[in-house]
Order: sequence, then structure tokens, then C-alpha cells
Amino acid sequence: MAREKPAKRKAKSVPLSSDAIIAAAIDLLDREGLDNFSIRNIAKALGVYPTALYWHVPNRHHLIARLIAALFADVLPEPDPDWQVWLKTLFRRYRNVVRAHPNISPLIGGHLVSSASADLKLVEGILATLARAGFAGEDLVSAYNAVITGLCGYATQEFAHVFPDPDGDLKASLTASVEGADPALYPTLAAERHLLLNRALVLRWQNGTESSLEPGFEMFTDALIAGLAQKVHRDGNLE
Amino acid sequence: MAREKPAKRKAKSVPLSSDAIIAAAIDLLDREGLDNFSIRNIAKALGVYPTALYWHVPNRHHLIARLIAALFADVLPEPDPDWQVWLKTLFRRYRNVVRAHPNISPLIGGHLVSSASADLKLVEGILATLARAGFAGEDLVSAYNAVITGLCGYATQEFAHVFPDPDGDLKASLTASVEGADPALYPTLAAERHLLLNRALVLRWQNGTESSLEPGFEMFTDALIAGLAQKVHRDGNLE
DNA sequence: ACCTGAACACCGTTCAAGT
DNA sequence: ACCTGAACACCGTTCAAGT
Repeated sequence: MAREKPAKRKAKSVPLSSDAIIAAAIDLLDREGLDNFSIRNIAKALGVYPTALYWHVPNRHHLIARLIAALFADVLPEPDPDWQVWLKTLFRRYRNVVRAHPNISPLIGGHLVSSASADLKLVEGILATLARAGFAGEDLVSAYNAVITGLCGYATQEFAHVFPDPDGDLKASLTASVEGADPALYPTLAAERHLLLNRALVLRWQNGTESSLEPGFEMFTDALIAGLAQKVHRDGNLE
Repeated sequence: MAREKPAKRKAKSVPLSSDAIIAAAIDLLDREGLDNFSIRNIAKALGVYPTALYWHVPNRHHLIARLIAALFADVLPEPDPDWQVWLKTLFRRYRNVVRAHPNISPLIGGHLVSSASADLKLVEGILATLARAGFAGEDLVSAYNAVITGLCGYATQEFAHVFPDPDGDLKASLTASVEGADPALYPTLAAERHLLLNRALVLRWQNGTESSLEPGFEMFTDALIAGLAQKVHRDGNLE
């Protein structure tokens, strides 16, 4: 009784468009996850032949680039007098998008696709903020790269793709090795094992959707921003 | 004349083993890149049927987990009296591994696979270092997560997967949009465009292999470490 | 201009069969 | 115990053909 109407999404008549394709792609990714995210399944959801998409989108990579651009279209925060507050807000907004669409994590992670649809307003926003903070020249580029890394870094880890584990083998083996960690060899790990299990990166079998890593997000972003602030301050680049 | 012997890797006789499979997988990933990295091609390199691998390795995910574990087996630095120096060394060693095997970036990025072969010595090393710095309880977990993020974050971005772009369309469109950025709309971007093009994340068509992002790495890791130091200092968690 | 439909060269994985 | 070999249910993408 759970599978009445198999999501007959397209009443035909409506013509295909690249926007409709991206929308269907986002919907599919959110509903079915990365493992079922394919050109063919997007086409199926649209009630159209797979090859029909190629009239509107050059290939899978560009489709993903546009999908990412669409999801992050509104991350840019309003201006703020305090550059540190602005950065923090940006980090938070970025994380919220990933949290709302966690399955994009692997698509952002180690891929350069995003460049295919660069959001210049976002780039300028970060650059202008860092320039205002006191960064210039090469240091501005470095600080910008540090910020972008911080932006993607935490969220993509927190909401990383969990590979299929029907029998719960991963949970079992992680629990066993953490619970059974020899205090002589791993004193800190053993002492804090209950806080760490499924809540510390590399010791998880679930991602941020089921087991939030928000405290670490606060720590990470605050530390990064504070470190950047200290850098400009120490170098005497004050306005 | 460049393709004499097509790498006839296996003289047969030598029996298959999971270690041999991982070694062949690393070799394939390094030589051919992610786009040709498949179970079938690993098998081909070993001169064996694809399905033969399944006797030694449960599936693709576990194979990748073991591959990652093998590559990072030696990242853990020697002990150092200064916890900040130790962390910096760890960051640098991690980046060096990724730089030597850049094609793993997408496999680390937004995936939780690494958990399948957690390196407890590495985990303990980071935890012990942070505990020594003054972190405890929940803050220790948060700081640990921040460090792991920093570890993976920058390197996976710097050496991110570049999708095939035979006609150089990406380079052309990025160059055009950055070079032609309206100074009225994008003042900072326009002013520093020569420093940014292909060297700022999201404005690149090459990754760190061809266009190093090391200055940003220094900035990022120094800022993160300094920020963490400030955090423990401010909270008065000194020993 | 836009979509169909067949086709190509791939995937990961299961499972029975061989030795 | 370890590998072969066929088979299944998928991929992304090309290209000719339809309308």
C-alpha cells in the first residue's frame, strides 16, 4: 500500500528545459540519494528518454555544476559591519544548504566542477570582506582559499556519503574497535570513547543527518576566523 | 613508439592477495586517474577476471577504504613537545600524501568510507595532542573534528578532480568571466584578477598538481591552529 | 528545434561452475 | 580455497532518425 502512484511526475505537454532538468535532478538527489542519481533516472522522473537531456545540458559534469550553483544561489549573506560576523554567517548559511541537501556532499568534496558555474558575487563578497579585514595581494588570495576550504570542508565531512551497509557491519566493527580500545595503547580514545563513537569523524557509521556535528562546526569556524583575525592583526595590516 | 609493452603486469603464477589488489589499485589510480579507476581495470592490470577480486575484497567501497588506509599508513608524525608544531607537521604530511596521489581527493572528499578502516593510532595521536593542549570533554571532540576537517579539507580542495575538458572550454569561460569582470560590480575581484585566475578556488581549471595552492595551505593551517590555541587560552584551560 | 530510439562501450556484482 | 565465465541490471554518451 505504500507504492500507489510511482511518482508519475510529468504530465507531458510541458516542454523540457534545463531549469526543469536541474529541478528534477535536485529532487531526485534529495529523495533517492547519490546511489540512484543518474542521467537515466532524472529522465525517468521527467517522463522522457535519457538522451533527451543532452539537448539541454552538455553532459553529467555540467549538470552537476548547475545543480550546485542552483542550490547555493542564495548563500551570500547581507553585508555586515563586522567582517568576522559576516564570515561566520556565510559559514552557517553554507552549512544549512548542505544540511538541507546532504547528498550533494560527495559532489562538492574533491571535485572541481563548481568552477564550471562560478558565482562571482560570492567570490567578490568573500574577497571584499577579507580585503576590508586587512588582507591584500598574495595574502588575500591565500585567505580567500582558506575561507573557501572552510566553507566546503566541514559541511562535506559532516554530511559525507554513507556507503550502503545493510547488515550494520560498519557500526559493529567501529563499536567493537572503539569500545575495545586498549587504554594502554589508546588512553585518550579509551577515556572519551562514549563521546567519540559515531560523533567523531572517522569513527562514525552515520553522517550529520542522523548524528549532528554542530559543536565541531562552531569550533572549526570560530577557530578559523579567529586565526585569520590574528594574522592580519599581527602583520599590522589594520586600517 | 611510445606504446611498446602495454604494461603486461602480471606474469601469472603469483597468487592473488588483497594486498596485491590494493597495490594494483593505487597504481591504477595514480596512472590512469579516477575516470578509469574501476574494479574491472584493476583486474585487467592484474591479469585476472574481474570477479576474482571478490574473493579477496567484499566490494568497491571496502577496496577504497583499504586503499586510503594504505596511503595514509605513515602520516602520523613523531611526537613533538609543542602541540602546535605537531599539528602543523601532521597537516603537512597529510597534504604530501595527497599531493603524491592527487587522484584520491574525490574518494576522500564527501565520503564516509574512511571509517571502514579507521586508523586508531592516528585518532589517538590527534586526541592526545589536543588533550595536552588543554581540550577536554565535548570541546575535545569538537577540536578533533575541526582538525580532521582541516586535514582533509584543504588537500582535497587543492587537488580536486578536474573533469575532462578537451576543448578547454572551462579555461576559456573562466578566463573570460574573470578578465571581463566589471570593476563596478566586482571591484576586489577585478583589481586582483591576475593573482586569482587559476589560483583561487572556484576560479581554476587546473588543480594543485599543475597550479600549487601552497600559500593558502600555510594560511589555512596556521589560522586554524592559532584559532584553536586562542580558544584553549581564552577558556583558561592551561595546564 | 526538440525528442525518440537504437547502439556502443562501459560499470559493479551475483552465482554457478570449474580446479 | 581460489578463480573462471556467463549473466544481470545498470551506467553516460553518440548519432541517426523522426516530427
